[in-house]
Amino acid sequence: MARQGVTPRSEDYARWYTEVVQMAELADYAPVRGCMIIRPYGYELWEAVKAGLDRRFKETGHRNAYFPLFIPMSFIQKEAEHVEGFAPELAVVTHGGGKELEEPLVVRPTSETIIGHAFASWVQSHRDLPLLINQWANVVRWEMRPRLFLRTTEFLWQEGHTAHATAEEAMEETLRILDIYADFAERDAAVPVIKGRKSAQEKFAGAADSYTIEAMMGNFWALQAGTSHFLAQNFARAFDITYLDASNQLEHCWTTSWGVSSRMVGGIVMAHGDDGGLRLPPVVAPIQAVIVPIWRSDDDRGVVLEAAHRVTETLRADGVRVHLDEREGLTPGFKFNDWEMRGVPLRIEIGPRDVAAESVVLVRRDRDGKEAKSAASVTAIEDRVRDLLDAVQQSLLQQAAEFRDAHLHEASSLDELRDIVSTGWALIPHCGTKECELSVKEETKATSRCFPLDRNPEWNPSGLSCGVCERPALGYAYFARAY
RNA sequence: CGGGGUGUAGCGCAGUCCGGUUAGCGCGCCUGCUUCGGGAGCAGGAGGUCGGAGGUUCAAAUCCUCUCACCCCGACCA
Repeated sequence: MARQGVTPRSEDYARWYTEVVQMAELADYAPVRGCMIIRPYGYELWEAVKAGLDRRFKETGHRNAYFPLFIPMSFIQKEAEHVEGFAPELAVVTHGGGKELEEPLVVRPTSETIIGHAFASWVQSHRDLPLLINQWANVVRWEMRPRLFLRTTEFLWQEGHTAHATAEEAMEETLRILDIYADFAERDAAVPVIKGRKSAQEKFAGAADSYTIEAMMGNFWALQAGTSHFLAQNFARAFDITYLDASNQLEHCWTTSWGVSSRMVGGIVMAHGDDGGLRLPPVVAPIQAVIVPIWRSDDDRGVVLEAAHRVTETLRADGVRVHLDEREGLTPGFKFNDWEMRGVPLRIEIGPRDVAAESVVLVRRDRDGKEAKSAASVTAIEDRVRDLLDAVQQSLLQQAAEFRDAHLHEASSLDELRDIVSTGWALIPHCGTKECELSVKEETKATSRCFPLDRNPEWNPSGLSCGVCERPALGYAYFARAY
């Protein structure tokens, strides 16, 4: 028999990823290179990411707004480092309404510039600060090597943009958002992350400092899952975002920007998936529990379906995202495999024996074999399901954290680093210079992911030198292969 | 943009070297019957401008030229 299902993850990780994304109906390739069609199941996963983040933003005083897709070319050029960083990946509109435009329009790669322009007119007084804005939008960055969700030419994201009176407040905001990202990743997506500061080489074009949450994927590669930037006064100067302080002095604002993209969906897939396909954390899973009815005879069929509908309604009323698989002509075995491939956290089997016993069989996706199965009475089924969903959520986080921790190692030389990054991340004292980092990449394919905050209580500690080039170290940095 | 590869039914492929009936196979799809607690069986059926354009030839999926798209590996990035 021909192999069914996806290529096992252990056999070919890259192939497994593209197959599982398509077979689980998260996304399809689009007719335009680098672009993707996000299908309902994938979009529902993105909507869960959105909901988790949006709630947290609003709880901390941010408000949503929407800024234009098109940005005047001259705006992009106002901040020197920004334009240098983004120029190679801009999509530019030169014609509109059948005529060549006076000034080309850039399809936004990010919105610091156009939002800076708006902020300049909105902020006059220290009483207007802080200004806390977020937008949910699509952006375009011309990509040479796309991968579904992880790197596409057009992608979905949120971008927060804030303006503050002082550097201290802006830095607090930058780190507050980093905490929000980490909290979302761990509690909702069950993806453990390392919070850290980006090197000069890896930071956002135009930022004074960039911070990141880095997650480990199943092939040990790192995924930058969210970034928060301290922009200092770089964009405030470029766009004249100024305010009068309490002593009537005209000052430039201090701004921040921060984003999480649809890449997070790819991160969830890669952090949790196994040989059989997806494994989704219940908090973000579009379908938390699927009910598979089983029958032999037509008599059984009616009775079983009736019971299945009752359980469906009970769970739905309790707020569980439950789906009853009533498809005809497919065996239960096929359905089991199908829903496992799609990552549904909990399966509920209901057959004639269960109906007779007023019970159901519950199977959790995060375990294998007999360990995964349990029986439960239909009375108070909702409590049992809730408990199990909580357990799966915790277990996926724990499995991911244990996997990651087992693959973090310390290095003190380039040779050790090279050895480690084939199966993990290497923590090494690092000078943080572009020159040194590029040489590491040249020799090992690994890049600096971040200077983890919890391993660097102080910067430029005395007596610590770079493990690669011997220059004074900025601190300890993780190096890894990265998406 | 450099290197490698692939375009034949919804998906996966054979056929291409060496041109020759009506272009096959598996899965999926449709209909019917039997099935159903871990990827069902039998029977019947639908579905193709062989990526596109030129050319060679009595004859092209097959040979030649050009072109387009996608995938994998490298240099940039959420």
